[in-house]
Amino acid sequence: MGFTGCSCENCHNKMCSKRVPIFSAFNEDELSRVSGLIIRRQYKKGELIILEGACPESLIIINSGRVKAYRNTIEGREHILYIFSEGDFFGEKNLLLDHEATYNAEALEDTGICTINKKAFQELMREYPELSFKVMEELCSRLARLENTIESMGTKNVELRVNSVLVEFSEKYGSQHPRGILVELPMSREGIANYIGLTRETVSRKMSLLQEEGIIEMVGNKKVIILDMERLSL
Amino acid sequence: MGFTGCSCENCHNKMCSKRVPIFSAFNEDELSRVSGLIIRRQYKKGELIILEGACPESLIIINSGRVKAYRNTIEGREHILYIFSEGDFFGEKNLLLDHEATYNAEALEDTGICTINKKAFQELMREYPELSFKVMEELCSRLARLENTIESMGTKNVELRVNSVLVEFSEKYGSQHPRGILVELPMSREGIANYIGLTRETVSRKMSLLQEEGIIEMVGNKKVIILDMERLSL
DNA sequence: CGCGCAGTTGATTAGGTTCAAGGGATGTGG
DNA sequence: CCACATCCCTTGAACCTAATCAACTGCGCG
Repeated sequence: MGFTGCSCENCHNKMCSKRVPIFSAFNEDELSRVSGLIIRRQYKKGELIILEGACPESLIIINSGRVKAYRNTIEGREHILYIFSEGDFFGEKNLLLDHEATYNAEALEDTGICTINKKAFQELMREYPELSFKVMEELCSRLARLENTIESMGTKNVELRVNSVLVEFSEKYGSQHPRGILVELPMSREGIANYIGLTRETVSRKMSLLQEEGIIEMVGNKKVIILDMERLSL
Repeated sequence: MGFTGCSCENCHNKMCSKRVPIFSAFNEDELSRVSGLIIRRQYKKGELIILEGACPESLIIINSGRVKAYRNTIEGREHILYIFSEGDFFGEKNLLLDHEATYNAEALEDTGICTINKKAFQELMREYPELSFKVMEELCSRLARLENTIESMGTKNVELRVNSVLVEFSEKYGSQHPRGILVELPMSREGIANYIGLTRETVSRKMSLLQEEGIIEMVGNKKVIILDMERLSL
């Protein structure tokens, strides 16, 4: 089911908290305590974890798998805001205030999550300021990413947007390859289009162009080799 | 100089921290302590407070005035990310990690700020978890706003973008008026255009259209009366 | 009162969307 | 292991709309 290591419940929980950056400063004892607060849940590919407008009572941390956070626009398209993967958390809007969820969260593949009741998590943050700091760091880095996204969406230059999304994916899903960096695309052309606010046709065309220019090479539909990172991130 | 109340240094500082939402849970004694950590500074309209790429050592809180946070795009345009006003803070990227500032901050009018050394602020957050919580709340609400912005920028419908920016301004800078809501626009057409990723001409045209349709009425160049909020936020 | 800058308006152009059709990849069943 | 079906991706052509370029207007300031 995507889990590594031994199979006892206890271990699972510990591993969950151990893999999570926000708990990285915790020692074994503290982690055990956290484990006690966690409820685990399993979702199948395509299942909805949070529905926009709901008021979940818990912070959700991804144990394994990948989740897309998106909204449906008035035009009926789906706009993807985040792709979360192992170790990421979401539902932060509800952490302190009782806000409604501002996006849908759907499992992109079979996904295991840990939930922590928000009151309990607040208590933890009160006790361990380092935990608050980690959460803040993550929030700030999300802000930074959204700021970048907004800048590139404000940009008229569409090529630039496609390029930057490829660079972004290469940082998150890339691995070394003799001819460059092999990137496992986390979504389809349509997904990418919805992520950067274009249509799938345009994404397709721009990527074909990049291939013609020898900057990337497509490997099937789900992979891309970035041959010339220089020119891509320029 | 834009300050209200008595003129002794002490009072000023207290007022500064009192007006600031993140310190709203502090009592008089705690506020005095905060005041001791604050260094005040004054900027003239048009002056740069933070330069993108700099590493300011402090959190900056606005005491009076307004500040625009923006980046220069590759195309040479200026993209506005935030308009901060009294009580807002910025420089949060540097609060925990030593990140560079990701945007320029420029005073839109004569502006008074308070700066708190980041180490000292961290110490405060460690001692008063409530302070961390307030900061997190603010970060989350910024995330929410950016998510909205991204959604509306992903939208092809340009009218919608102009409409939502007017609604946003009405919430922040609007006041009652016999015929609707009077909004003091915080920036020029060009500013608005740079805020929502359009050109000034397009903003102009769309606003003229809205006026023709009887949804808004322009009062000079810096004010707008929203006559029909229904149709605007639809 | 007149100057200058911001805003408006018009004509043209460019580029992405849309609609439509063809091509590959992936996966299933025989 | 191959054939087939489906889904996604790609490519082409026409259209539409915002950007651009350019001229004009008028508000706001000295």
